[in-house]
Amino acid sequence: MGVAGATPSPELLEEYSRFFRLLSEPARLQLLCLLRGAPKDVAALIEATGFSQSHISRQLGSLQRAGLVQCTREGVRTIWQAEGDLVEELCNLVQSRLRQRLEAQLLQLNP
Amino acid sequence: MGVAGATPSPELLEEYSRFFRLLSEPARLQLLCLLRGAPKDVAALIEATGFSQSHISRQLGSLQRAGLVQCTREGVRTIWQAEGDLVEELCNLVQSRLRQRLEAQLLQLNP
DNA sequence: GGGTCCTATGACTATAAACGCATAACGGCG
DNA sequence: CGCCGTTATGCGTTTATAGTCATAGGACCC
Repeated sequence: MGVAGATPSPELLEEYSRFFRLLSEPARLQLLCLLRGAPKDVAALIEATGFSQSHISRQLGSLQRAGLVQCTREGVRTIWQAEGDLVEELCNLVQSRLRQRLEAQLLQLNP
Repeated sequence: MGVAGATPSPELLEEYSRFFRLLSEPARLQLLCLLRGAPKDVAALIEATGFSQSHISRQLGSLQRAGLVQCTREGVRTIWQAEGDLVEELCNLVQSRLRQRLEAQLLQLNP
């Protein structure tokens, strides 16, 4: 079996958890979903989410440092877009798990 | 293109983020990794992690409610084990992303 | 029943981070 | 240069939760 069951190093665990923490906030996840597909400027994100400008700016900064979004300056505006589809894949995996669990609970109730 | 680019509902975003929040703590991630493969009792988890018994019990409770671990009573002891390999898949995806980013940064430095 | 071991939980503190307000920094334009 | 529109950031408040200690709840054995 080799080292297949080995526990990752504390540093790697830290990296993983830092990444997952980015996705652990509905606000950031919403921003990622909004930027998936069509790029948007900050005004559109404020309009769509209702969050303050400062909050959105901060969250986009975090996501950018993690390489999940990128921005291009367009005049005085900053246009943001999601980079890659890792988050979508992760969400799809989680969604299938959630569905699976709900179906199991449903079967628990039916005769 | 249909609704492929639609933003998930707030409720679904909440569910996603709740799930990712479980993985956003090194302690819980470590427990999951330790329980991946061989089941263990709480004493072994205390020994391996250095956390207090109460903390481990709480975290295992959270993971159990999410269906990520399950337990079987063995006399007075409780034996825990990871359920499914969703977390492993998620970590593998994230790991490949981390590696990819580091390689890109490396190329940035080389001539 | 009492004693002992193992686990779950209430109470508490400490810390991290979400979120907004005010403002600084910066680019464009007259 | 001064003015204005857009984004970044210092600061304060508030909330969530990690982590511990003490203790309650249970299972086993006498």
